[in-house]
Amino acid sequence: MTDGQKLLIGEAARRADLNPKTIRFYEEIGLIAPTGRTTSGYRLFDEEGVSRLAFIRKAQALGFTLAEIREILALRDVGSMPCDHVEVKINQKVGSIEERIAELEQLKASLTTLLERWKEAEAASAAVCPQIEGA
Amino acid sequence: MTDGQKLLIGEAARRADLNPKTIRFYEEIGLIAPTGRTTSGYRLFDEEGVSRLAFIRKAQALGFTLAEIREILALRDVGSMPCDHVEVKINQKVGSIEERIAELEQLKASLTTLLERWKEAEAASAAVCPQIEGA
DNA sequence: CTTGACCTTCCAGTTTACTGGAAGGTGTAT
DNA sequence: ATACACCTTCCAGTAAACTGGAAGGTCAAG
Repeated sequence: MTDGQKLLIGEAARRADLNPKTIRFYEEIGLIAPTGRTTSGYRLFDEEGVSRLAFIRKAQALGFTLAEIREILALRDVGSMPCDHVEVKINQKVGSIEERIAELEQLKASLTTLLERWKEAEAASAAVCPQIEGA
Repeated sequence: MTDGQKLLIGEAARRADLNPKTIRFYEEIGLIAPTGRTTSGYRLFDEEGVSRLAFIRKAQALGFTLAEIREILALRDVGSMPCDHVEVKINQKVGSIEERIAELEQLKASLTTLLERWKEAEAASAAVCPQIEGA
């Protein structure tokens, strides 16, 4: 069954840190292309497929929806001709990513400021920890 | 009905760029505290409430789940004593935000690289835009 | 030649985060 | 007084992204 260096769905799932069910689901919605099968119908994945899956996983963790990820992948998939349309799209994506980074920086700053303000208050009056709702 | 400078749900929704329904939903799941009512039962919101709502809106756009936002708000809500527990939590949040920023930078870099690679290819061979699947 | 860990499809259920609609009360404007 | 845009609760439905389970085929090992 060793079909070159292709992986079955379980191994692909392990490498991309996804559930096999999720991979089938991604295929169903066309996020990943049908990848080839063994004669007995088992899906086969190569390194490219696994890295695509891993990319999806990672982008998701960054808060992108599958629809957004689909768009980004589509950009990556446009062979080799960038034409203006694609260039504009990529620049838009980059722009929105930059915005996102800026807002995360802001959020980070607000948390750090919060902590600093507290630390000052603490320095002024030593006190005990009040109740904390279960995190 | 002008109850000081309090707003009805519709106006609060407009200012926080949310649907009134969504605000009621947030109250239902305890993301925002019950905010006071008119004698006739209309919810009232002050600037603090609106900014909390706007914060939720923004954090969501950054890809945080309501569960994560709940945690962040809880940190903000811990009156004035930071105690180690809360400090650790804030530092964890800041850490995960930094990670997220780093990964976004990476994603941005990979898109920029993609574009550059294309531009080089384009320079080498002038060509027409091939088909593009509907974005 | 059977056990066990894979794989397949299909279909239904879950979680998260809303969103819509009905039925009815409120408040100001004409 | 009646229209109109608000507001209320309650309950049901939706979309996105899985996730579980049944029923059954496949393959290497013992």
